[in-house]
Amino acid sequence: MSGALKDAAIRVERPAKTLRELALDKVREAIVNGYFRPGDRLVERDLCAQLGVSRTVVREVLRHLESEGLVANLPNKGPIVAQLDIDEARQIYEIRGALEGMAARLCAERGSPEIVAALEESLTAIRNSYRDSDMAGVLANTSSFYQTLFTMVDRHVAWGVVNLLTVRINHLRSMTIKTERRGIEGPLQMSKIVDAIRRGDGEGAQRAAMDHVAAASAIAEAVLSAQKPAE
Amino acid sequence: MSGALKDAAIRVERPAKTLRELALDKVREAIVNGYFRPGDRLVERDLCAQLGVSRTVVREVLRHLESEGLVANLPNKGPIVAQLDIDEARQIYEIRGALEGMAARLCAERGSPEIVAALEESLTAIRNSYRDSDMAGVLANTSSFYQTLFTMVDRHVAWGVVNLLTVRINHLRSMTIKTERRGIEGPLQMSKIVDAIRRGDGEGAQRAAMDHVAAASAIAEAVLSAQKPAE
DNA sequence: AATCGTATTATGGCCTACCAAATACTGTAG
DNA sequence: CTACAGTATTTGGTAGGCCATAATACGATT
Repeated sequence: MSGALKDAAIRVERPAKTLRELALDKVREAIVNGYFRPGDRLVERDLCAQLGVSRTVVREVLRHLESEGLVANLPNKGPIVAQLDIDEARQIYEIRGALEGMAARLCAERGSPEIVAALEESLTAIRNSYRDSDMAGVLANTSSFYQTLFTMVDRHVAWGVVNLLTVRINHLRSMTIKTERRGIEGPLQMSKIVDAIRRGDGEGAQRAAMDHVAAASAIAEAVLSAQKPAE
Repeated sequence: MSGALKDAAIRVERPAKTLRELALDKVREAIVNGYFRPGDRLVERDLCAQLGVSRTVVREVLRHLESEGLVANLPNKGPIVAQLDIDEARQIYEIRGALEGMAARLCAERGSPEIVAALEESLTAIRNSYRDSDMAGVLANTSSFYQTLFTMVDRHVAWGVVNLLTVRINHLRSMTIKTERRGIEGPLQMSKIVDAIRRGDGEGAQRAAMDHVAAASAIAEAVLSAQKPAE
Protein backbone atom coordinates (compact mmCIF):
# COMPACT_ATOMS: atom_id res chain seq x y z
CA MET A 1 0.00 0.00 0.00
CA SER A 2 2.86 2.36 0.64
CA GLY A 3 3.78 2.09 -3.01
CA ALA A 4 0.64 3.79 -4.21
CA LEU A 5 1.58 7.10 -2.75
CA LYS A 6 5.11 7.43 -3.91
CA ASP A 7 4.63 6.94 -7.62
CA ALA A 8 1.72 9.34 -7.80
CA ALA A 9 4.00 12.01 -6.38
CA ILE A 10 7.15 11.58 -8.41
CA ARG A 11 5.41 10.52 -11.57
CA VAL A 12 7.74 11.27 -14.40
CA GLU A 13 6.01 12.61 -17.50
CA ARG A 14 6.08 9.85 -20.08
CA PRO A 15 8.16 7.02 -18.78
CA ALA A 16 7.41 4.73 -21.67
CA LYS A 17 6.23 6.16 -24.90
CA THR A 18 6.08 3.43 -27.41
CA LEU A 19 8.22 3.58 -30.46
CA ARG A 20 5.08 3.74 -32.53
CA GLU A 21 3.94 6.94 -30.87
CA LEU A 22 7.31 8.54 -31.36
CA ALA A 23 7.28 7.62 -35.01
CA LEU A 24 3.73 8.87 -35.34
CA ASP A 25 4.65 12.23 -33.92
CA LYS A 26 7.71 12.49 -36.10
CA VAL A 27 5.87 11.76 -39.31
CA ARG A 28 2.91 13.94 -38.41
CA GLU A 29 5.21 16.79 -37.65
CA ALA A 30 7.11 16.21 -40.86
CA ILE A 31 3.87 16.50 -42.78
CA VAL A 32 2.51 19.44 -40.83
CA ASN A 33 5.58 21.58 -41.13
CA GLY A 34 6.06 20.78 -44.76
CA TYR A 35 9.00 18.39 -44.85
CA PHE A 36 6.70 16.13 -46.78
CA ARG A 37 4.68 18.13 -49.27
CA PRO A 38 1.07 17.43 -50.22
CA GLY A 39 1.00 14.81 -52.94
CA ASP A 40 4.35 13.31 -51.98
CA ARG A 41 4.38 9.56 -51.93
CA LEU A 42 5.15 7.98 -48.61
CA VAL A 43 7.00 4.82 -49.49
CA GLU A 44 6.90 2.37 -46.63
CA ARG A 45 10.37 1.03 -47.01
CA ASP A 46 11.86 4.48 -47.36
CA LEU A 47 10.16 5.62 -44.20
CA CYS A 48 11.49 2.56 -42.42
CA ALA A 49 14.98 3.63 -43.34
CA GLN A 50 14.45 7.28 -42.45
CA LEU A 51 12.82 6.54 -39.12
CA GLY A 52 14.90 3.54 -38.28
CA VAL A 53 11.93 1.36 -37.45
CA SER A 54 10.34 -1.68 -38.95
CA ARG A 55 7.63 -1.83 -41.54
CA THR A 56 5.08 -2.94 -38.99
CA VAL A 57 5.45 0.31 -37.10
CA VAL A 58 5.49 2.42 -40.23
CA ARG A 59 2.33 0.81 -41.48
CA GLU A 60 0.52 1.41 -38.21
CA VAL A 61 1.62 5.01 -38.29
CA LEU A 62 0.39 5.46 -41.84
CA ARG A 63 -2.94 3.91 -40.92
CA HIS A 64 -3.28 6.29 -38.03
CA LEU A 65 -2.45 9.34 -40.09
CA GLU A 66 -4.85 8.15 -42.71
CA SER A 67 -7.66 8.17 -40.21
CA GLU A 68 -6.56 11.63 -39.15
CA GLY A 69 -6.94 12.77 -42.72
CA LEU A 70 -3.32 13.74 -43.14
CA VAL A 71 -2.55 10.86 -45.44
CA ALA A 72 -4.60 9.53 -48.32
CA ASN A 73 -4.35 6.04 -49.67
CA LEU A 74 -4.55 5.59 -53.39
CA PRO A 75 -5.67 2.07 -54.21
CA ASN A 76 -2.85 0.04 -55.72
CA LYS A 77 -0.52 2.97 -55.43
CA GLY A 78 -0.07 3.48 -51.74
CA PRO A 79 -0.12 6.36 -49.33
CA ILE A 80 0.52 9.97 -50.21
CA VAL A 81 0.36 13.17 -48.19
CA ALA A 82 -3.22 14.36 -48.43
CA GLN A 83 -3.95 17.35 -50.59
CA LEU A 84 -5.98 20.04 -48.94
CA ASP A 85 -8.51 21.45 -51.31
CA ILE A 86 -10.01 24.81 -50.71
CA ASP A 87 -13.52 23.56 -50.14
CA GLU A 88 -12.41 21.16 -47.47
CA ALA A 89 -10.52 23.91 -45.70
CA ARG A 90 -13.62 26.06 -45.75
CA GLN A 91 -15.63 23.24 -44.20
CA ILE A 92 -13.07 22.71 -41.50
CA TYR A 93 -13.14 26.38 -40.56
CA GLU A 94 -16.91 26.25 -40.52
CA ILE A 95 -16.96 23.33 -38.12
CA ARG A 96 -14.44 25.03 -35.91
CA GLY A 97 -16.71 28.05 -35.91
CA ALA A 98 -19.66 26.00 -34.78
CA LEU A 99 -17.77 24.23 -32.02
CA GLU A 100 -15.73 27.14 -30.77
CA GLY A 101 -18.84 29.24 -30.83
CA MET A 102 -20.56 26.64 -28.71
CA ALA A 103 -17.70 26.53 -26.25
CA ALA A 104 -17.53 30.31 -26.00
CA ARG A 105 -21.23 30.48 -25.26
CA LEU A 106 -20.89 27.85 -22.55
CA CYS A 107 -18.01 29.73 -21.00
CA ALA A 108 -20.06 32.91 -20.93
CA GLU A 109 -23.02 31.17 -19.41
CA ARG A 110 -20.96 29.62 -16.70
CA GLY A 111 -19.66 33.06 -15.79
CA SER A 112 -16.65 31.98 -13.79
CA PRO A 113 -13.83 34.51 -13.27
CA GLU A 114 -11.18 31.79 -13.55
CA ILE A 115 -12.12 31.25 -17.17
CA VAL A 116 -11.71 34.91 -17.99
CA ALA A 117 -8.39 35.02 -16.18
CA ALA A 118 -7.05 31.96 -17.98
CA LEU A 119 -8.16 33.26 -21.35
CA GLU A 120 -6.61 36.62 -20.73
CA GLU A 121 -3.36 34.98 -19.85
CA SER A 122 -3.27 33.14 -23.16
CA LEU A 123 -4.20 36.30 -24.94
CA THR A 124 -1.30 38.24 -23.47
CA ALA A 125 0.99 35.40 -24.44
CA ILE A 126 -0.29 35.64 -27.99
CA ARG A 127 0.29 39.40 -28.07
CA ASN A 128 3.81 38.93 -26.78
CA SER A 129 4.56 36.27 -29.36
CA TYR A 130 3.32 38.57 -32.09
CA ARG A 131 5.46 41.37 -30.73
CA ASP A 132 8.51 39.09 -30.82
CA SER A 133 7.55 37.77 -34.24
CA ASP A 134 7.59 34.31 -32.72
CA MET A 135 5.16 32.63 -35.04
CA ALA A 136 5.48 29.20 -33.53
CA GLY A 137 4.60 30.80 -30.24
CA VAL A 138 1.54 32.44 -31.74
CA LEU A 139 0.27 29.10 -32.93
CA ALA A 140 0.96 27.37 -29.65
CA ASN A 141 -0.65 30.07 -27.57
CA THR A 142 -3.64 30.34 -29.84
CA SER A 143 -4.09 26.62 -29.41
CA SER A 144 -3.92 26.96 -25.68
CA PHE A 145 -6.46 29.79 -25.78
CA TYR A 146 -8.94 27.51 -27.46
CA GLN A 147 -8.00 24.60 -25.33
CA THR A 148 -8.88 26.68 -22.32
CA LEU A 149 -12.16 27.60 -23.91
CA PHE A 150 -13.10 23.95 -24.29
CA THR A 151 -11.62 22.37 -21.24
CA MET A 152 -12.80 24.96 -18.76
CA VAL A 153 -16.32 23.79 -19.49
CA ASP A 154 -15.22 20.14 -19.73
CA ARG A 155 -15.73 19.71 -23.45
CA HIS A 156 -12.84 17.38 -24.06
CA VAL A 157 -14.48 15.55 -26.90
CA ALA A 158 -15.17 18.72 -28.84
CA TRP A 159 -11.63 19.86 -28.20
CA GLY A 160 -10.43 16.56 -29.59
CA VAL A 161 -12.47 17.07 -32.72
CA VAL A 162 -11.19 20.58 -33.21
CA ASN A 163 -7.65 19.39 -32.72
CA LEU A 164 -8.10 16.60 -35.18
CA LEU A 165 -9.36 18.98 -37.81
CA THR A 166 -6.80 21.62 -37.04
CA VAL A 167 -3.76 19.55 -37.93
CA ARG A 168 -5.13 19.26 -41.43
CA ILE A 169 -5.10 23.01 -41.90
CA ASN A 170 -2.02 23.70 -39.88
CA HIS A 171 0.12 25.01 -42.67
CA LEU A 172 -2.74 27.31 -43.61
CA ARG A 173 -2.83 28.61 -40.08
CA SER A 174 0.84 29.41 -40.14
CA MET A 175 0.26 31.40 -43.31
CA THR A 176 -2.76 33.30 -42.06
CA ILE A 177 -1.03 34.53 -38.94
CA LYS A 178 1.75 35.98 -41.01
CA THR A 179 -0.71 38.13 -42.90
CA GLU A 180 -0.36 41.85 -42.53
CA ARG A 181 -2.51 43.31 -39.75
CA ARG A 182 -3.36 39.85 -38.42
CA GLY A 183 -1.14 40.62 -35.47
CA ILE A 184 -3.53 43.38 -34.50
CA GLU A 185 -6.87 42.06 -35.62
CA GLY A 186 -6.48 38.50 -34.42
CA PRO A 187 -5.96 39.36 -30.76
CA LEU A 188 -8.58 42.08 -31.07
CA GLN A 189 -11.20 39.60 -32.18
CA MET A 190 -10.19 37.20 -29.48
CA SER A 191 -10.44 39.87 -26.84
CA LYS A 192 -14.00 40.46 -27.99
CA ILE A 193 -14.72 36.84 -27.16
CA VAL A 194 -13.24 37.32 -23.73
CA ASP A 195 -15.19 40.55 -23.20
CA ALA A 196 -18.46 38.85 -24.03
CA ILE A 197 -17.63 35.99 -21.69
CA ARG A 198 -16.84 38.46 -18.94
CA ARG A 199 -20.20 40.13 -19.46
CA GLY A 200 -21.88 36.72 -19.36
CA ASP A 201 -23.18 37.40 -22.86
CA GLY A 202 -23.47 33.91 -24.34
CA GLU A 203 -24.91 35.01 -27.63
CA GLY A 204 -22.22 37.64 -28.08
CA ALA A 205 -19.43 35.26 -27.15
CA GLN A 206 -20.65 32.74 -29.66
CA ARG A 207 -20.89 35.34 -32.39
CA ALA A 208 -17.47 36.74 -31.58
CA ALA A 209 -15.88 33.29 -31.74
CA MET A 210 -17.56 32.55 -35.04
CA ASP A 211 -16.45 35.91 -36.41
CA HIS A 212 -12.89 35.19 -35.50
CA VAL A 213 -12.89 31.85 -37.25
CA ALA A 214 -14.66 33.36 -40.23
CA ALA A 215 -11.95 35.98 -40.54
CA ALA A 216 -9.25 33.33 -40.41
CA SER A 217 -11.14 31.33 -42.97
CA ALA A 218 -11.38 34.27 -45.34
CA ILE A 219 -7.65 34.87 -45.14
CA ALA A 220 -6.92 31.21 -45.61
CA GLU A 221 -9.11 31.13 -48.65
CA ALA A 222 -7.33 34.10 -50.15
CA VAL A 223 -3.95 32.54 -49.47
CA LEU A 224 -4.98 29.21 -50.87
CA SER A 225 -6.54 30.48 -54.06
CA ALA A 226 -3.55 32.76 -54.59
CA GLN A 227 -1.09 29.89 -54.42
CA LYS A 228 -3.10 27.30 -56.35
CA PRO A 229 -2.41 28.72 -59.81
CA ALA A 230 1.28 28.96 -58.97
CA GLU A 231 1.74 25.19 -58.71
CA MET B 1 -11.59 18.35 -65.84
CA SER B 2 -13.27 16.29 -68.53
CA GLY B 3 -12.10 13.20 -66.71
CA ALA B 4 -14.24 13.86 -63.70
CA LEU B 5 -17.40 13.31 -65.63
CA LYS B 6 -16.64 10.19 -67.54
CA ASP B 7 -15.38 7.99 -64.77
CA ALA B 8 -18.23 8.94 -62.52
CA ALA B 9 -20.51 7.41 -65.10
CA ILE B 10 -18.90 4.07 -65.74
CA ARG B 11 -17.38 3.73 -62.33
CA VAL B 12 -17.21 0.07 -61.48
CA GLU B 13 -17.77 -0.56 -57.81
CA ARG B 14 -15.08 -1.64 -55.42
CA PRO B 15 -14.25 -5.14 -56.49
CA ALA B 16 -11.09 -5.30 -54.45
CA LYS B 17 -11.50 -4.37 -50.85
CA THR B 18 -8.37 -5.10 -48.99
CA LEU B 19 -8.34 -7.75 -46.34
CA ARG B 20 -7.58 -5.08 -43.79
CA GLU B 21 -10.71 -3.14 -44.59
CA LEU B 22 -12.80 -6.28 -44.38
CA ALA B 23 -11.33 -7.10 -41.01
CA LEU B 24 -11.80 -3.52 -39.85
CA ASP B 25 -15.46 -3.60 -40.71
CA LYS B 26 -15.94 -6.95 -39.05
CA VAL B 27 -14.34 -5.92 -35.80
CA ARG B 28 -16.02 -2.54 -35.73
CA GLU B 29 -19.36 -4.18 -36.28
CA ALA B 30 -18.61 -6.75 -33.61
CA ILE B 31 -17.96 -3.95 -31.15
CA VAL B 32 -20.85 -1.79 -32.22
CA ASN B 33 -23.46 -4.50 -32.01
CA GLY B 34 -22.18 -5.82 -28.73
CA TYR B 35 -20.42 -9.04 -29.65
CA PHE B 36 -17.45 -7.56 -27.84
CA ARG B 37 -18.58 -5.80 -24.70
CA PRO B 38 -17.07 -2.61 -23.30
CA GLY B 39 -14.05 -3.50 -21.20
CA ASP B 40 -13.41 -6.77 -23.00
CA ARG B 41 -9.81 -7.38 -23.82
CA LEU B 42 -8.99 -7.70 -27.48
CA VAL B 43 -6.14 -10.16 -27.59
CA GLU B 44 -4.27 -9.87 -30.84
CA ARG B 45 -3.65 -13.52 -31.40
CA ASP B 46 -7.19 -14.47 -30.54
CA LEU B 47 -8.45 -11.98 -33.07
CA CYS B 48 -6.05 -13.41 -35.60
CA ALA B 49 -7.61 -16.79 -35.10
CA GLN B 50 -11.17 -15.54 -35.13
CA LEU B 51 -10.69 -13.41 -38.22
CA GLY B 52 -8.34 -15.74 -39.98
CA VAL B 53 -5.77 -13.06 -40.68
CA SER B 54 -2.27 -12.30 -39.53
CA ARG B 55 -1.14 -10.14 -36.69
CA THR B 56 -0.04 -7.45 -39.09
CA VAL B 57 -3.59 -6.89 -40.19
CA VAL B 58 -5.06 -7.18 -36.72
CA ARG B 59 -2.67 -4.63 -35.34
CA GLU B 60 -3.47 -2.13 -38.04
CA VAL B 61 -7.15 -2.66 -37.42
CA LEU B 62 -6.76 -2.12 -33.70
CA ARG B 63 -4.79 1.04 -34.33
CA HIS B 64 -7.50 2.32 -36.59
CA LEU B 65 -10.27 1.58 -34.12
CA GLU B 66 -8.23 3.21 -31.43
CA SER B 67 -8.12 6.43 -33.38
CA GLU B 68 -11.86 6.12 -33.89
CA GLY B 69 -12.30 5.96 -30.16
CA LEU B 70 -13.86 2.51 -30.14
CA VAL B 71 -10.83 0.88 -28.63
CA ALA B 72 -8.67 2.05 -25.77
CA ASN B 73 -5.11 0.98 -25.24
CA LEU B 74 -3.91 0.26 -21.74
CA PRO B 75 -0.15 0.64 -21.65
CA ASN B 76 1.57 -2.73 -21.41
CA LYS B 77 -1.75 -4.46 -21.13
CA GLY B 78 -3.13 -4.12 -24.57
CA PRO B 79 -6.31 -2.99 -26.22
CA ILE B 80 -9.77 -3.22 -24.72
CA VAL B 81 -13.16 -2.16 -25.99
CA ALA B 82 -13.59 1.45 -24.92
CA GLN B 83 -15.99 2.17 -22.11
CA LEU B 84 -18.51 4.87 -22.81
CA ASP B 85 -19.04 7.05 -19.81
CA ILE B 86 -22.15 9.11 -19.48
CA ASP B 87 -20.44 12.45 -19.68
CA GLU B 88 -18.73 11.57 -22.92
CA ALA B 89 -22.02 10.45 -24.40
CA ARG B 90 -23.57 13.74 -23.43
CA GLN B 91 -20.77 15.62 -25.13
CA ILE B 92 -21.12 13.58 -28.29
CA TYR B 93 -24.81 14.35 -28.47
CA GLU B 94 -24.08 17.99 -27.90
CA ILE B 95 -21.62 18.10 -30.78
CA ARG B 96 -24.07 16.32 -33.00
CA GLY B 97 -26.61 18.94 -32.06
CA ALA B 98 -24.30 21.75 -33.05
CA LEU B 99 -23.36 20.19 -36.38
CA GLU B 100 -26.74 18.85 -37.35
CA GLY B 101 -28.26 22.16 -36.40
CA MET B 102 -25.79 23.87 -38.65
CA ALA B 103 -26.56 21.54 -41.53
CA ALA B 104 -30.30 21.95 -41.07
CA ARG B 105 -29.96 25.71 -41.14
CA LEU B 106 -27.92 25.54 -44.32
CA CYS B 107 -30.50 23.29 -45.94
CA ALA B 108 -33.25 25.73 -45.05
CA GLU B 109 -31.30 28.67 -46.36
CA ARG B 110 -30.59 26.97 -49.63
CA GLY B 111 -34.30 26.34 -50.08
CA SER B 112 -34.09 23.68 -52.73
CA PRO B 113 -37.10 21.39 -53.17
CA GLU B 114 -34.89 18.39 -53.87
CA ILE B 115 -33.60 18.52 -50.34
CA VAL B 116 -37.09 18.47 -48.91
CA ALA B 117 -38.06 15.61 -51.18
CA ALA B 118 -35.01 13.54 -50.24
CA LEU B 119 -35.53 14.13 -46.54
CA GLU B 120 -39.16 13.21 -46.77
CA GLU B 121 -38.26 10.00 -48.47
CA SER B 122 -35.94 9.02 -45.63
CA LEU B 123 -38.58 10.03 -43.14
CA THR B 124 -41.18 7.74 -44.67
CA ALA B 125 -38.66 4.95 -44.66
CA ILE B 126 -38.10 5.54 -40.97
CA ARG B 127 -41.83 5.48 -40.27
CA ASN B 128 -42.16 2.25 -42.18
CA SER B 129 -39.30 0.66 -40.34
CA TYR B 130 -40.88 1.64 -37.04
CA ARG B 131 -44.21 0.22 -38.18
CA ASP B 132 -42.48 -3.07 -39.03
CA SER B 133 -40.47 -2.98 -35.80
CA ASP B 134 -37.37 -3.19 -37.95
CA MET B 135 -34.94 -1.53 -35.60
CA ALA B 136 -31.90 -2.01 -37.79
CA GLY B 137 -33.86 -0.31 -40.53
CA VAL B 138 -34.68 2.60 -38.26
CA LEU B 139 -31.03 3.16 -37.53
CA ALA B 140 -30.00 2.87 -41.15
CA ASN B 141 -32.70 5.21 -42.37
CA THR B 142 -32.07 7.73 -39.64
CA SER B 143 -28.45 7.74 -40.70
CA SER B 144 -29.41 8.34 -44.28
CA PHE B 145 -31.72 11.16 -43.21
CA TYR B 146 -28.81 12.94 -41.61
CA GLN B 147 -26.48 12.04 -44.40
CA THR B 148 -28.87 13.76 -46.75
CA LEU B 149 -28.94 16.78 -44.50
CA PHE B 150 -25.18 17.10 -44.68
CA THR B 151 -24.39 16.03 -48.19
CA MET B 152 -27.11 18.03 -49.90
CA VAL B 153 -25.26 21.14 -48.81
CA ASP B 154 -21.85 19.52 -49.48
CA ARG B 155 -20.75 19.25 -45.88
CA HIS B 156 -18.87 16.00 -46.21
CA VAL B 157 -16.34 16.79 -43.55
CA ALA B 158 -18.98 17.52 -40.95
CA TRP B 159 -20.80 14.37 -41.94
CA GLY B 160 -17.58 12.48 -41.42
CA VAL B 161 -17.19 13.91 -37.96
CA VAL B 162 -20.76 13.06 -37.03
CA ASN B 163 -20.29 9.56 -38.31
CA LEU B 164 -17.10 9.12 -36.38
CA LEU B 165 -18.77 10.19 -33.19
CA THR B 166 -21.91 8.23 -33.84
CA VAL B 167 -20.28 4.82 -33.90
CA ARG B 168 -19.16 5.41 -30.36
CA ILE B 169 -22.72 5.80 -29.16
CA ASN B 170 -24.27 3.30 -31.47
CA HIS B 171 -25.43 0.87 -28.89
CA LEU B 172 -27.02 3.78 -27.06
CA ARG B 173 -28.85 4.72 -30.20
CA SER B 174 -30.26 1.26 -30.59
CA MET B 175 -31.56 1.48 -27.04
CA THR B 176 -33.09 4.92 -27.39
CA ILE B 177 -35.08 4.01 -30.46
CA LYS B 178 -36.64 1.10 -28.64
CA THR B 179 -38.02 3.42 -26.00
CA GLU B 180 -41.73 3.68 -25.71
CA ARG B 181 -43.24 6.50 -27.76
CA ARG B 182 -39.95 7.11 -29.57
CA GLY B 183 -41.56 5.62 -32.66
CA ILE B 184 -44.00 8.52 -32.66
CA GLU B 185 -41.96 11.35 -31.28
CA GLY B 186 -38.77 10.72 -33.18
CA PRO B 187 -40.28 11.04 -36.65
CA LEU B 188 -42.43 13.90 -35.40
CA GLN B 189 -39.40 15.88 -34.36
CA MET B 190 -37.69 15.09 -37.60
CA SER B 191 -40.67 16.22 -39.59
CA LYS B 192 -40.45 19.54 -37.78
CA ILE B 193 -36.96 19.88 -39.16
CA VAL B 194 -38.23 19.18 -42.63
CA ASP B 195 -41.11 21.62 -42.20
CA ALA B 196 -38.78 24.40 -41.19
CA ILE B 197 -36.52 23.66 -44.12
CA ARG B 198 -39.50 23.76 -46.45
CA ARG B 199 -40.45 27.16 -45.08
CA GLY B 200 -36.89 28.34 -45.53
CA ASP B 201 -36.76 29.01 -41.82
CA GLY B 202 -33.09 28.52 -41.02
CA GLU B 203 -33.37 29.46 -37.39
CA GLY B 204 -36.31 27.10 -36.88
CA ALA B 205 -34.62 24.24 -38.68
CA GLN B 206 -31.55 24.61 -36.53
CA ARG B 207 -33.59 24.67 -33.37
CA ALA B 208 -35.66 21.69 -34.45
CA ALA B 209 -32.54 19.66 -35.21
CA MET B 210 -31.01 20.55 -31.89
CA ASP B 211 -34.22 19.67 -30.10
CA HIS B 212 -34.28 16.29 -31.71
CA VAL B 213 -30.75 15.48 -30.66
CA ALA B 214 -31.42 16.85 -27.19
CA ALA B 215 -34.37 14.51 -26.84
CA ALA B 216 -32.28 11.55 -27.91
CA SER B 217 -29.59 12.62 -25.51
CA ALA B 218 -32.02 12.80 -22.61
CA ILE B 219 -33.28 9.30 -23.31
CA ALA B 220 -29.75 7.99 -23.66
CA GLU B 221 -28.81 9.52 -20.38
CA ALA B 222 -31.75 7.90 -18.66
CA VAL B 223 -30.92 4.54 -20.18
CA LEU B 224 -27.28 4.81 -19.30
CA SER B 225 -27.72 5.87 -15.70
CA ALA B 226 -30.34 3.18 -15.26
CA GLN B 227 -28.01 0.43 -16.40
CA LYS B 228 -24.84 1.66 -14.72
CA PRO B 229 -25.76 0.51 -11.20
CA ALA B 230 -26.77 -2.87 -12.56
CA GLU B 231 -23.28 -3.78 -13.70
C1' DA C 1 8.82 3.75 -87.52
C1' DA C 2 4.94 2.62 -84.81
C1' DT C 3 2.95 -0.75 -82.18
C1' DC C 4 2.58 -4.59 -79.54
C1' DG C 5 4.06 -8.02 -76.25
C1' DT C 6 7.37 -9.12 -72.50
C1' DA C 7 10.86 -8.72 -68.75
C1' DT C 8 12.13 -6.02 -64.87
C1' DT C 9 11.49 -3.21 -61.05
C1' DA C 10 9.11 -0.97 -57.37
C1' DT C 11 5.85 -1.28 -54.09
C1' DG C 12 1.97 -2.49 -51.26
C1' DG C 13 -0.47 -6.25 -48.94
C1' DC C 14 0.06 -9.99 -46.27
C1' DC C 15 2.31 -13.72 -43.82
C1' DT C 16 5.46 -16.35 -40.59
C1' DA C 17 8.73 -16.52 -37.16
C1' DC C 18 11.28 -14.66 -33.70
C1' DC C 19 12.86 -11.89 -29.49
C1' DA C 20 12.47 -8.85 -25.39
C1' DA C 21 10.06 -6.89 -21.69
C1' DA C 22 6.11 -6.46 -18.72
C1' DT C 23 2.38 -8.57 -16.39
C1' DA C 24 -0.32 -12.20 -14.36
C1' DC C 25 -0.35 -16.70 -12.44
C1' DT C 26 1.21 -20.55 -9.73
C1' DG C 27 3.43 -23.55 -6.91
C1' DT C 28 6.60 -24.27 -3.46
C1' DA C 29 9.69 -23.44 0.50
C1' DG C 30 10.23 -21.35 4.73
C1' DC D 1 0.23 -18.43 5.48
C1' DT D 2 3.32 -15.58 3.28
C1' DA D 3 7.07 -14.49 0.25
C1' DC D 4 9.46 -15.52 -3.50
C1' DA D 5 10.85 -17.69 -7.60
C1' DG D 6 9.65 -19.56 -11.83
C1' DT D 7 6.38 -19.95 -15.72
C1' DA D 8 2.95 -18.55 -19.04
C1' DT D 9 0.71 -14.95 -21.49
C1' DT D 10 0.73 -11.09 -24.22
C1' DT D 11 2.20 -6.87 -26.17
C1' DG D 12 5.87 -4.12 -28.62
C1' DG D 13 8.91 -4.56 -32.03
C1' DT D 14 12.05 -6.76 -35.66
C1' DA D 15 13.40 -9.41 -39.78
C1' DG D 16 12.55 -11.25 -43.84
C1' DG D 17 9.97 -13.44 -47.37
C1' DC D 18 6.06 -14.30 -50.78
C1' DC D 19 2.71 -12.73 -54.07
C1' DA D 20 0.05 -9.44 -56.93
C1' DT D 21 -0.13 -5.42 -59.47
C1' DA D 22 1.39 -1.22 -61.85
C1' DA D 23 4.61 1.08 -64.35
C1' DT D 24 8.56 1.23 -67.04
C1' DA D 25 11.86 -0.19 -70.18
C1' DC D 26 13.13 -3.05 -73.93
C1' DG D 27 13.07 -5.74 -77.62
C1' DA D 28 10.51 -7.96 -81.61
C1' DT D 29 7.21 -7.90 -85.29
C1' DT D 30 4.72 -5.92 -88.79
